[in-house]
Amino acid sequence: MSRAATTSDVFNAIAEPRRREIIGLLAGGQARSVNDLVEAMGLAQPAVSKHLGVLREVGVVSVQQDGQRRLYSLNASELKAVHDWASQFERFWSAQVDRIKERAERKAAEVAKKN
Amino acid sequence: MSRAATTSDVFNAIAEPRRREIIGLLAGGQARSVNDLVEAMGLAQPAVSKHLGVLREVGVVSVQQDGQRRLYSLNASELKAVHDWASQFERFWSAQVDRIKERAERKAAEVAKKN
DNA sequence: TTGACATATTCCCGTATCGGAATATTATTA
DNA sequence: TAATAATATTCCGATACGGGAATATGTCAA
Repeated sequence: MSRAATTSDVFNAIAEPRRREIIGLLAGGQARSVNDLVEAMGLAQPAVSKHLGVLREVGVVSVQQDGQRRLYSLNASELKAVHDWASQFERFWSAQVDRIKERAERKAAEVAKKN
Repeated sequence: MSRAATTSDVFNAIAEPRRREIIGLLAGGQARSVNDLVEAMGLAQPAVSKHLGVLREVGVVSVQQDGQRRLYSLNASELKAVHDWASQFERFWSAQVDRIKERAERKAAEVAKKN
């Protein structure tokens, strides 16, 4: 068996840096034309269109026709799955943060005691 | 240019479902041997070893020798990047949740008014 | 040392990737 | 209708993937 298709799920879709870049560009909330994205990314138009196709297929992005352009906008709710999955591990590093905070407080208390 | 290597960054590493499965199995916090994972996953040993190799390379997992076994444990802090990236879009769906909550409250108020 | 066990590595195959080039499609304007 | 602009699709080459089979490496125990 080979690698899972990029279009199979969100995790595969966002594995590609250029696609994360597109998502970032659309994170402002306003729709952008393909050419707009092409210029912003310095990538050829077909390449951008293909990335948009993948994002469209997994539902991360949606299109809206505007004359002879196509305006793409972010459908961020589709990224919730990724957030939820990652949140599962939040306790690991938040515990670390807590420990650091605790240590800092102890240190501050010691300094206060000295003076 | 070809596809980015799986080992290039965490996003690529977690794109593969089997690797997310491994991460899930190690999320309990205790280290697990390769054979343990092999049995839990129903996948051949070389395949599991290779996935572990990828996760090791990006730092999501670390090894500890234990006799003739190798115990793998999760290094969840490496997943923080994914969480942080996804958090950037949290406002999109939390706004949605707020709207749903608001509507529910309005409805509850109406019902209360009726009775 | 020899044998058994646990794990990693190599090689191979079928498949999918990404980007470039060329072309097709769709929408607008003259 | 013809020409032009915006975008999508197809084909290609180089590359990497994931899994299976076979093999190598490493570790212990007798």
